[in-house]
Amino acid sequence: MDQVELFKALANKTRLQILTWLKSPEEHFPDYEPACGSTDVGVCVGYIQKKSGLTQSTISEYLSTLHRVGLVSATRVGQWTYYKRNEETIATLGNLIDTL
Amino acid sequence: MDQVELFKALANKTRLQILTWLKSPEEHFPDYEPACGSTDVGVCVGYIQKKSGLTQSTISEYLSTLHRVGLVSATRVGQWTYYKRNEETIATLGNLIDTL
DNA sequence: AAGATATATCGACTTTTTCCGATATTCCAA
DNA sequence: TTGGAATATCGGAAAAAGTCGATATATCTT
Repeated sequence: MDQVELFKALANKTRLQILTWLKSPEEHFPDYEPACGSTDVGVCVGYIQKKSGLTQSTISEYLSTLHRVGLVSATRVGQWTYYKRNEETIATLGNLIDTL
Repeated sequence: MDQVELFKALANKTRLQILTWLKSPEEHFPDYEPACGSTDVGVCVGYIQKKSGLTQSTISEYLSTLHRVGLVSATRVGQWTYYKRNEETIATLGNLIDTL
């Protein structure tokens, strides 16, 4: 786990927001439901994109960034990709801070 | 405390190194001593610069960045500026991660 | 007061990041 | 199997960050 890359991924307002949104999807995504909202695999790109106000390509890239450093997991189901927080990495990040 | 700015400051290899160097100055700065090394105000810019291998201006700016976000404290004594970890902010950062 | 030393700031250039629109890919449904 | 929907990828323009050398500022010494 590259510390610098991890911090870079977190050094962006929108990416940070996505991470907090994913903490309680029911709260942050109005029409979150088991269709594109699914049960527990996460939230699909479109929902996140709409909420962010940025373009589809930008959000897709941001999610890919978060995924690359392991902050979220990605699950493809049909035409949707569900993104979900990876609590394990986030916890590890906490420890990392301590070793800072 | 701006989260994004904090993460930006940490999203750089050299700045991260500086932070860890300052954790145990005696260990990381060979000729650390109460002259420019002082007792407990921190380590002067020159020492950090030499160890980093980057130019004086770059390191001065990096330290200023770390100081701006509160990760280090700066104490001017004579012609030297001593930089020291600000453990308080670093601890707060740990909590911040938890609220992520 | 003048020169030397430590640090800060400025201007420039290069690299990286941010974000976009357009296009490609994948999968579903009719 | 063709069209539509969701996502990914590509290419680019603009902004920000990295990094330097040169210069400015502050302080110490003589």
